[in-house]
Amino acid sequence: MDKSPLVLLDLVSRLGNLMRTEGRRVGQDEQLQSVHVEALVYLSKANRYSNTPQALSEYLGITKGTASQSLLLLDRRGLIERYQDDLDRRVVRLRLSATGEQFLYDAQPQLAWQHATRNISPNRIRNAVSALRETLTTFQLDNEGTAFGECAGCQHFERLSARAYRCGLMGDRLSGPDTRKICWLYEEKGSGVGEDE
Amino acid sequence: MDKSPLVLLDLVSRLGNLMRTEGRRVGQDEQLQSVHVEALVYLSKANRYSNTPQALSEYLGITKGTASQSLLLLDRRGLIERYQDDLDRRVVRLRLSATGEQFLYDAQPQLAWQHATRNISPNRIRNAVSALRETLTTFQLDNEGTAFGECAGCQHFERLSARAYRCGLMGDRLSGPDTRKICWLYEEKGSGVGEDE
DNA sequence: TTAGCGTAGTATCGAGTCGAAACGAATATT
DNA sequence: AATATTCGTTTCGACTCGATACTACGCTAA
Repeated sequence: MDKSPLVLLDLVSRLGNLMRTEGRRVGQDEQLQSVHVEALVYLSKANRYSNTPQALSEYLGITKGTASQSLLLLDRRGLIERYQDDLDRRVVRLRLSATGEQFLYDAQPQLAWQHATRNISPNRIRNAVSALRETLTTFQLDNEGTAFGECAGCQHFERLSARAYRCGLMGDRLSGPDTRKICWLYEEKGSGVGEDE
Repeated sequence: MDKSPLVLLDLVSRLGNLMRTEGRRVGQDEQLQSVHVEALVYLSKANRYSNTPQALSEYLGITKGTASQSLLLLDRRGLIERYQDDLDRRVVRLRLSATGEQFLYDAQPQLAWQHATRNISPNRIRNAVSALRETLTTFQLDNEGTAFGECAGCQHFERLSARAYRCGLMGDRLSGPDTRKICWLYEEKGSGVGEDE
């Protein structure tokens, strides 16, 4: 009976709470709540398939109704823009506005965290990342949650040539930067878990 | 420029959100929100110096006003008991009621997490714990937050004999189990960071 | 074509969170 | 004794959140 997993849970939970507090602090100039800041951060990292209310709500673990409310607020404040999808007119697409980009640039929501990890060697961080990533994947498999991930580990990812990529699921070409964004169609390659270089 | 710290942030943040969602799920039979569940878990682990609204609010990263509200609700539901401190009559002490204990026993808020970590070797978990603990400590030092910890690493901790312990700050004797609870008077031994046995 | 079903997003409701600020009571400090 | 500080509560308004109902669109198949 090893208690370490519970200690890890406690740490993740506490750090999560602190990050949320930090998010509140960061957003208070603009009268934003932490969820709003998290939403903006997500949108800054989501690829073209994943910039929808649906994907956002699954990423943040809130219901689509709540997500809709938050997006309404962010729209009113001019931090995001909403536009309809051409192919499926039910789908709403989201993007950061210039103001939204500027906000993230000024507020630097991740600064405090980067500071807090300054004394930890890159190697230890990579190990922790690997363990937590595996935990996340397992948790999501257990709960039928959406996976989210970058092209690098995705089974739909195809390399056409040195600099040309393609998503086998959607059939689109992808640029280099595209492949490093977050995608909610992500599916882990093979069934093995957590190989980090 | 290593991006690992940001990836780690993202993982912690997502896992934190998932744990909050899990907390909501666990509490919905009793009509509890995730914060309430977290509060109960905290109280089940807090030592005699740390079972106050103040300590709870700092632990959860919420204001004392909010904590007061949540505690009111938990009291109404009969999950906790509140009583006055003998020495300082401003201080309110908190304890789980029998119902509260039973709730935690039945609901097992940590079960999903334990499941999610089942494939990760104890060693990798301990490494992750060590890295995250250090991050937490640094973060708290940066933000003048309260540290929280167990006697084992605390500079006030004194061992009187094989089985008798003492808190040098408060001057009290401590039982064995006492020394393994969470204390908000915790102060890291020395100034070095993150020695894990 | 039309009917039926599923999906994306929105609207509304009520309970509750959350920070901010004001407040009261007990304790510390001077 | 007067003043300051600390612990906790109360109140306020904006917002979250899940649940539910609803609209609009797309898919499928008779």
